Amino acid sequence: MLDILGRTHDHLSANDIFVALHPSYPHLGLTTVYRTLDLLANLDLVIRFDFGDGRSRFELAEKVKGDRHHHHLICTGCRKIIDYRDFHDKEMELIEATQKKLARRYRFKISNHLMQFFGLCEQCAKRK
Amino acid sequence: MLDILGRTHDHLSANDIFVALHPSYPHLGLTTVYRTLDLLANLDLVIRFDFGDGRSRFELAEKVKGDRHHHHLICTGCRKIIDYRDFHDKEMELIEATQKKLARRYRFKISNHLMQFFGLCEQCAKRK
DNA sequence: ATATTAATGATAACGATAATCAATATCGAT
DNA sequence: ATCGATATTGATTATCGTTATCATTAATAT
Repeated sequence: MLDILGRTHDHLSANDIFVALHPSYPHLGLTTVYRTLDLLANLDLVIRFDFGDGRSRFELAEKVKGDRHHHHLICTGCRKIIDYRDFHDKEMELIEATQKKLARRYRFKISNHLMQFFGLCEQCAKRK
Repeated sequence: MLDILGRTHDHLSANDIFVALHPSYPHLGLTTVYRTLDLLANLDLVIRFDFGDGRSRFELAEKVKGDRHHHHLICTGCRKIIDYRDFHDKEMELIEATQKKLARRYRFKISNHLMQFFGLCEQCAKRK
């Protein structure tokens, strides 16, 4: 499972992973896929995302993948997702400052953040 | 519906709204609530949020409510949600710059962004 | 007033995820 | 290795939010 998530740049759903695994593991059940994803997500080895299409999507954690931090740009027309890695420095600066202050002010132990931009890609904007 | 969303600071689900409306509109169906929320969301009068608990939550749009821009701090233990309005200036600066550059670079027509922090509130952190 | 169209809501369908539970595998102690 | 206890697996079923269907009702135009 980690292997599959490591090889792709897509944002796979539980079922996608089940399908991808099926040829090599034909007796693996969907239940176990869900269970294992839960487990891996709790261990912070994979990240669960919600892009608003009613199913969870999974990515290998950046540290595991050796990847740079990124966020998502989502086309609400065709559901295409772009990972962007730009503006990293200023962003990280702000996020960390915000995180620290929010943690103090609201006594939260913050483990995670999410930043997404929604809009229409070129083709979808035209089509509208 | 707009009235109900305008009066509360909570983040109501479709069913919450249905229940809130029921005393005054006993023959209003849940289907119509969903339909109307869809409509209002498309008109940008209400915003649909996903806090990761498997149902959509709705807020009256800030312009409609006359509210300041805010983001959400979510306790993954008890699902409590805190609206925070801090760090507005630096954040808006970054978000707008990012938005502009992303729009240009990826030819996106960006309409929206989402920023959330996840963590554990004081009580849930203790309980863990 | 009547015909056409749109809005409503009850019901059923759908789809993602979670719960159940029997079967199987793993592990620890002897 | 053997036996018993415990944990893992996956088939099946249940759950729950949301959407589709469709007959009924309301609104609108002629």
